Order: sequence, then C-alpha cells, then structure tokens
Amino acid sequence: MKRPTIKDIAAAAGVSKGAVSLALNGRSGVSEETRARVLAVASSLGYRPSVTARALSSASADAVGLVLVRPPRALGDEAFFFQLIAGIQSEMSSALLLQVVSSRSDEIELYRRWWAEHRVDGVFLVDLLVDDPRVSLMSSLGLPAVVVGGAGHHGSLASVWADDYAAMTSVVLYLKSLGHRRIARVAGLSSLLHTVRRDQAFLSSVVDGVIVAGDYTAEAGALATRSLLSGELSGWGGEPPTAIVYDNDVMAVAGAEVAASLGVAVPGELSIVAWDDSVLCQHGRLTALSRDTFAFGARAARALLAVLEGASPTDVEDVLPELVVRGSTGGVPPSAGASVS
Amino acid sequence: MKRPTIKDIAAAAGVSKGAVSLALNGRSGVSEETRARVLAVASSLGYRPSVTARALSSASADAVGLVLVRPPRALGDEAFFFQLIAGIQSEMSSALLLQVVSSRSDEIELYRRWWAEHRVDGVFLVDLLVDDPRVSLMSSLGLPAVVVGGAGHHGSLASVWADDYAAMTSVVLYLKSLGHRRIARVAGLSSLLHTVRRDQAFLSSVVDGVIVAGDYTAEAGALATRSLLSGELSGWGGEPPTAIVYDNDVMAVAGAEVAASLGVAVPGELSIVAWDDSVLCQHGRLTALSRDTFAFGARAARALLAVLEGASPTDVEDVLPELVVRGSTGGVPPSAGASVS
DNA sequence: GACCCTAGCTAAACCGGTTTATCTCCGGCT
DNA sequence: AGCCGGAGATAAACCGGTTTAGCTAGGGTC
Repeated sequence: MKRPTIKDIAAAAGVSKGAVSLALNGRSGVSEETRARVLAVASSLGYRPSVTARALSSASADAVGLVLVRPPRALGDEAFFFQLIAGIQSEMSSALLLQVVSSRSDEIELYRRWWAEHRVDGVFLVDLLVDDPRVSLMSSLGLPAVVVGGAGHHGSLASVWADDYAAMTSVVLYLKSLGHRRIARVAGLSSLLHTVRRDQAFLSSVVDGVIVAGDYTAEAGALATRSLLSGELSGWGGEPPTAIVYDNDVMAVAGAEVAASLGVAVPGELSIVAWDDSVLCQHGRLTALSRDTFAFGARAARALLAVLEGASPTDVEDVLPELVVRGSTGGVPPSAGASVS
Repeated sequence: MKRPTIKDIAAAAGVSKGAVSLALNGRSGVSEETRARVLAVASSLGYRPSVTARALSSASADAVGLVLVRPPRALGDEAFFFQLIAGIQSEMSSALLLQVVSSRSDEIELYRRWWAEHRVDGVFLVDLLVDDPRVSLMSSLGLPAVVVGGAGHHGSLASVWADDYAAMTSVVLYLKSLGHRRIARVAGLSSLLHTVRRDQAFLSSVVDGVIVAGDYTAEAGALATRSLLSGELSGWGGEPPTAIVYDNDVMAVAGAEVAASLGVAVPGELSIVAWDDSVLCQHGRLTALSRDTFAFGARAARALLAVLEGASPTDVEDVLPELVVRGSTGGVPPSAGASVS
C-alpha cells in the first residue's frame, strides 16, 4: 500500500540513494548500464517522485500560483478568470495553486510565503496596478512571474497582454465612422493599469469624450448610464451621448436595460459597445470587443513555462481583440447629427 | 532576505529545535516560561512555518484539492464551478490545488499522488458517477473527502448535496398546476448520478414524460428542442410538448432561441424551465431553479474542515433549490389543453 | 613505476520541520 | 538513604528527495 520511495529503488537495484537520484534525473555520474537498471526497477515498482520532498530540497514544486484579490462573492461573476484558468491548465501539466484573498497586503504576504517554502515554481500576476509593487517584489525574490494583461514592459518580468490602446482606438474610430461625436466611456477601476491605458486611448481619439468611473458591477453600469443619459455629466451642453463604450459585459448589459427602461432606443438613439464578449453579449445582441481569453491563458502559461526553463523573459503581445458587430450599434440619430452640424 | 527557520528560533531562544516545535504547536513537554520565550522570539523574527517541510513529516499540507475532468475549453462556460470555488475559498484559509485533467483514470492517478505526497489534506469530489470508483478509493487511501452534489450516502464519506429529487418533483408539480400534461425533459450526461436522480423524479411525477439526453452545450439544447418541437420523439401522437425542463441554463437558452426561430411562442405555446439560475436566465427572463452555489461551496468547505478536524463524516442536505418564476412559463395553450380533455 | 585524471559510485549532509528515545534533575514516598 | 516518577529539555532519527565531498579503480602520460 505504501508508495515506493527512492530508497526502495536503491535497495532493489543494489545501488545508493544518490545514484538513483542521478539516474532518474538524467544527470551524469552514473554509467548508462546502471541508469538503465535503475529506470527499469523504478518503472516496475511504479515509482513516482514526491514533489513535496523535492520542493524541500530546493527543486521544482510542480505547481504554479495565482492569487486573486477580491471579495469572494464577486468572483463567481467573472467568467474572465475562469476562462483564463482553463487556458492556463490546457498548457500546463502542473497543478495550479489558487487562492482568493481580500487585500493586496495579504496577497504580497502570500507570495513571500509561497516563495520561501518553494510551494510554487512561478506565479501569474493579474489585475496589474499603476506602479504595481508586486513587480519589484518578484524581482527581489527571484520568483519567476508572468504579468497577465498589463500592457507594456514591467521590470525584468515576462508579460503577456492585448493591446488595449489600439483596441480602444479602433472602437472609437468605428463609432466615429458611424457619425458619432458625443461618445462616453464607462470605465473600470481606475487603479488598474489597463483602465488607465484605455482612458488615455479614449481621450486621445475622441475629441470631447466623457469618462464615468465604474467597478464592473451591474449597479455601477446602470447608475453611470442613468447619469449619462440625463445629460448632466457631459460637456455637450446638456445633451446625452449617442454612444457609450463600457469596460465590461455586465455593465454594458445593465446599461442597455436602463436605456430600454428610459425609452431610449438602441441602437436608434444610443449605440452600445461592450468590452469582453460573453454569452451575455451574444444573447443581448450587443456589439462587443471579443478576445479569446482561453487562448490568452494558454499563452500566459507558455510564457511562464519558458521563463521556468530559463529563457529570458519576453513581452508577448496577444492578438488584437476583434470587434464583433451586433445589433447594439448603428448610425448616429438624425436629431443628434443635426445638433452637431 | 532568507526567511527564519525553526533552527534560527532555537538558536535565538537558546533551546533545541524540538523544544521550539513543541512550543509552537502548543503541545506539552515545555514549560510555560520557555514557551512564552519561544513564541516571543518567533514573532519578533516574523517566523512562518514551512508547509512544505511540515507536509513531508506527515502533518498538514495546508491545501485542499479539486480535480475536474473536462475538455479544457468546456470549462470556461461553467459558472457553476467558479461559484463553487469562490464559496469554498470564502470558508477556507488554505489554498486550493486545482487541476483539470482529461480522463477519469488520470483523475484517480492524481488523487493517489496527492495522497502519497501529502500534498493535500483533503479533496472535494464533484460530478459523482453512478457507482463511482472514487468513493472506495478515498476510503482505502484514508484521504479525507467530501462528496459535492451527489445525493445520498457514499460509503464512509461526508456528503453535501441539494435534493434534486424533491426539486424536480416540485418543478413538475408547478407545471402540472398550470395545466401542462405533455412535459419533456432535456437531461444532462446520463453517467452522472444527479442526472439519474432527476430522471427518476421526473418519470415518477410526470404521467407520460419524454426524456432527451444532452451534454449541457448550446448545440445539444438546440438539437433536443428541435426534435421535441417536431413532435417526432413523443408518445403523444405526434404532438409536441407544452413544457420543457432543461438540465442547465445554457441548453435552456438555446432551446428558447430555437422556439423563437420556429415561431413557437414562449410561454404562449411552450413553457421553459431551466435548472440552475444565472445571469443568462435573468436576462432571458427564463423561469429557473435557483440555488446559491456560492453558499453551497461554503457549506462543502465547512464539511471538509469538519472531517479534517476529526469529526465523523456527516451528510448535509443543502436547502432546496427555489423556483424563480419569470416570463418563460405560463398556462397550457388552449389548443393543447383541448386536445387532452 | 610514479603521478594524475576521470568515470562511477557511496556516504553523508542538507532542506525544515515532527517525533521518539534518552537524559537530568527534582520532589515525594517508604 | 534509597527508590520511583514525572516534568522539562535535548539529541537524534525520520520524512523523501538533492547535492556535495570523498573514495576507488582504471587508463593515459612522462
């Protein structure tokens, strides 16, 4: 019933523990003949090395880590991370150590522990902040890490991201080509790096844009939409926007419902674009910026594996998100067009 | 930079390694005075025990495991598991070791490894099969486990579940009270225990029910709905059903879309009920059987913690799923009612 | 023939804890 | 005084690997 250890193999093969270790790991120091014998014995005994013991003597931990900072309840709604995890797992044979914590300081403490205990070989860093302290932490600890979704270069870390700047620009250009001039944006958390990037892209491509902050919840999306449609927030002389770009699907759907309840026709009077496609958008027939999160996760996994194998960290830019045009966007309403011209 | 070990504490406190271990774990064998001194030194040095080393000497691994057998791509759509994980994490301070494998035999091999290496303290068993081999495996390994979502008692294991039988019965009674007689069910995978339970409940409460097998995908839902609406599958003399109960939200939504495309009015001519509520159902205004998966996960976590603390395994029945009536169910259509009477 | 290298292997230390065996000291009992 | 018992501490073994120091035998060089 007990699983064979390296000692059992050594006894059975008539060699020392050390020799077995060398033989199994393909290192020099044993003759080919001995190696073959050890391998034969090992496989006949059904030997599997213990990652726990191996991790203790500072080798591989056969696991990678992902820490999410979030109020637990909120997690369930974010299909993004689940897709990401699924993609990661599709490329990695090692297990994923997943932990949800409630504060950024807990997160950092957790990385320190994991590192000190060799519990993980590397980690994924998500939800990158502006000037994120984790970046320098990773370098100082020497813990291999891949930044997921934080555009640009981060210290000595590898990074995988989609170009939010270009994507936002293309969305705005698309809306402009339809004749829209009063374009608003319902943003995500302003502490996140990608929010800032999108803000910048938005403001530099829209002549006179309005940004409202949100937090990805339906409530925030509804509230922002209500404010925008009342016209009170804009600098457009009290006029409401003719198009709104939301930072995620949940807020966009909530916004669409608010519009419907206020009798604002979509896309007749208001065009709506969602960031991140999902079944929700598909079903609500919302025009959405679609990216393949599963493939994104797979790419992140490959990047981490590369770093673990000693490759020098590289920045990989994911394919540009693609705008899937559905029924929620259309030409600018005649009245609005008139007021501009 | 290096993290303090038990040896450092021993040196600083002027005692032996063993004494430190006893002191830190609150065990007898050291004087209260020594214990206090050791604790003081430990906290001043910022000592944190290494779970890796601790796991090696057959103590706690500070982690629990969850293995999902699934083609990776399919994972992202199943909000159920993410909600479950979120709930689990809300009640557990230890990390969750998550791994997705592609076959049941891989899953079993993984449990053996985890157990042999003390990598996890316990595991959650999901997607329970009829006569599931994992149940006896856990007992023979002595690996603490909680069966999640498999109704009934399983060997010596603790179990947490919702009463699918009663839930299905209540759904059918609700439909009957609306006058429905030709009721169909689009089921999930027939290898799963809860599918069988629901089948049984369905067949014993509907006089003359029809069950079509599905696999939780939109395609399966659409296909099944098309067949049912054509009337070819039923024993109702070629008549289509007036109500369909789907085994998950994705299939239900797909079914609703098929109905719409065929010009079948919902709920005018066809009532639809989904198992498992979600944003999808909320938005599609589908009547759904809602359960709080997050709370379910939390409950499962508590059950596992109890087992880990030595409590004898118990079976916990979760609160009954609640039927949320929305716009997709209504009285039986006059024509159909007439044909029955 | 003396000397040096190196391949091939063993013994032992090490990682950071837990646990057991042992040792010492002190007090109580007869 | 002699014996026993228990509290309090230590040293050492152990978990299952990796890694390093050291040992031996054989071959090449001068």
